[in-house]
Amino acid sequence: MRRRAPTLEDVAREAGVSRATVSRVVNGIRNVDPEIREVVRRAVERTGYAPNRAARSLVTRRAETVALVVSGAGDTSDAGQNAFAARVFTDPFFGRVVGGVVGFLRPRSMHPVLMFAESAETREEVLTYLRQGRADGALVVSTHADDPLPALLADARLPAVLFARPARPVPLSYVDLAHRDGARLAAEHLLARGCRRLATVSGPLDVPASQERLAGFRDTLARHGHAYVPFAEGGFTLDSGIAAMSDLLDRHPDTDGVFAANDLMAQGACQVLRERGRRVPEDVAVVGFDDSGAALACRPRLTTVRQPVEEMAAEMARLLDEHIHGARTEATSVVFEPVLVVRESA
Amino acid sequence: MRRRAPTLEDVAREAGVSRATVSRVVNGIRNVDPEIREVVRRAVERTGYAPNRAARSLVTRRAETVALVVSGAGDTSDAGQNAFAARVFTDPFFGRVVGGVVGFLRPRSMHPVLMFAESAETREEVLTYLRQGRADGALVVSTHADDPLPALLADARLPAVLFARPARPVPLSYVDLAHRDGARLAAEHLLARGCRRLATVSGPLDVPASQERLAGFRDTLARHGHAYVPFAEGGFTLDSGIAAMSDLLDRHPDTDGVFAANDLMAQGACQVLRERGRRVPEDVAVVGFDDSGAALACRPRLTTVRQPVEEMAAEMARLLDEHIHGARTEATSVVFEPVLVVRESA
DNA sequence: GTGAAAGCGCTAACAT
DNA sequence: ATGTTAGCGCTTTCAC
Repeated sequence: MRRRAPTLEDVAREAGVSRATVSRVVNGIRNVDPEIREVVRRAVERTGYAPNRAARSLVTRRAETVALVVSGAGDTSDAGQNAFAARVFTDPFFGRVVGGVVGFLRPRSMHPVLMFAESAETREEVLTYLRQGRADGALVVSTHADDPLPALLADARLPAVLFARPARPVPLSYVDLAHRDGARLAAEHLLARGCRRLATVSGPLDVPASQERLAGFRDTLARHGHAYVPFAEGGFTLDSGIAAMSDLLDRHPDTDGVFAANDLMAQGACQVLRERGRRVPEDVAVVGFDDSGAALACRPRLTTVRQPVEEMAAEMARLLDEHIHGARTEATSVVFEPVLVVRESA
Repeated sequence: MRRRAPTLEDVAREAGVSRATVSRVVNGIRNVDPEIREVVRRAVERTGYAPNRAARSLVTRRAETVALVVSGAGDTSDAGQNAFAARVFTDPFFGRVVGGVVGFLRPRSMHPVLMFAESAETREEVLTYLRQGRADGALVVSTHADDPLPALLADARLPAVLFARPARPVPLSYVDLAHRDGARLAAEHLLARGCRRLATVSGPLDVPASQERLAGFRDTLARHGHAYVPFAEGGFTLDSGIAAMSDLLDRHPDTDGVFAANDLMAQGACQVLRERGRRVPEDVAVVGFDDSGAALACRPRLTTVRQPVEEMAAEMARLLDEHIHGARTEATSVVFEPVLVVRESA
């Protein structure tokens, strides 16, 4: 059996001072005689003292924890929930989000609690979790446009920051990417390498990011005289990329350049093109979006629009931190600039 | 400004009963008059009461939270840490672990705290976190054989369960796979389809799982008269699979069947084979291991040894739960059986 | 600069 | 069956 963990009281006795003094030392508050501080330090060392967080949280009203919520729409069954979790974490995009968030949190010795919210029930769980004070705020990554969670969070006045602008306006801070600029980069690159019959595989069109990427691609081409740009809607998954590219190729067999709204779909597109006897990039050039792991796993390696996901995620965490500590009260947005990464596919 | 959250006291006043009674209702303890229970329920509803978890934890001495630790060896810099996090979450394997863990935890309204431990400092953080009672136990997934964390956890008598048997014996429970059986399945399948010049890309050989897979493959082939099996050591990454397969092909250009110790490396192997003019599976058959997302992303789709990672992860969580609640005191191990999934690559 | 003491909101033992 | 009460371990006035 593990014996009772040492408390402030124990350390105080050991050091021959009061609880209050030990507390001051532990929390690095000035007004403490350097000599006494040392004595206390040693006592802490000897006893192996670690402050009980529940007790501290009870008085400070702070958990020093944030929730990292991956949120969808709809009202999925439990089995669906597990599938959701698995699928989400299979997408290299989320790995980068986690990396960025952890990068910011760790130096502050905070750690994210992972939550999935795909049903009314699980959304309620997230709200309750925050209301119970188990986490001080939420970082939300939505996978669907009609995700109700952001609005719920805002209504409950719970601190939260979103990854990407929500489809419907909500008074919450968010970080985002200049998607139009990214799409423009892709278009210009394809034009510059001589492609003339361009097409695009878009993301789900109810998501603002997908709309922006599509609009940006079309606008740029329009400015170069391409009035009509064939496109097929995908769902940001490998399979949907395969389906969309097949469709596109059926309708426009002479396509010589493709812009896919993410790398996973670009990878799917490359597979279809090869199966249909096209060489990439010689016959058809392909540009992806994100610069995720898929861009490197793909053969040929993808030329893609890099989204600085880690930085964006870190910024999201920073904003939440400000909201939690009252350093920021108004909702704000931080928009990052994309960069074109040229590899072999275009 | 958000106003003070309602407390038990508030609900009690509202319902005209004592705090204790409200507490009983909230915690679903029997001895409560059904009538009163209803009154209290309504009061809870009206006030929007949510029990303060810090206060509860303080008295129950339980956080109802577990740490999900991804743990490596060595003593990496901060930058290295971030890269570590990103790489880990890019591996489809970990997505499945998270899915399985969350699947078990969620119905019990527990949520995992994500932690990375790749340096002495971060390992200490994990220990402190648990000692502070912020989490009741740890689920640890090691990426290296010489990971010191399991031993530290065991020494501190902190509840923990491992994914996979540790390289050096440690008195902690773990879940694992019958790796030898899996490798046997792969070998038999390759032999059955007529391959005669077999080779294998192993995982890092300091990891027990890699050793077992290699040994199982060799043993089975030996039993069929293949005294010598060329192999190259990989690191479970796509790149390492590419390097290993290139090496193998240089040394044994006539290879007609390959067993890779995970899907990512099998995917890399397929890429190399195609680039070197071999058709898969006609010229060279390839069998992977894991049945992760990579198996489906690969062209041709991989025939692979399925590891029931989600179930294993759920079992890991279940074991930890038992340890935490004292339902189990001795370390135990649960070993799962692999299954061959036949697709196009072999 | 240091200590005494009052809670933070909850559970659980005990009393009724 | 319900209420009273004593803490859980910590931070934080407020005296000294």
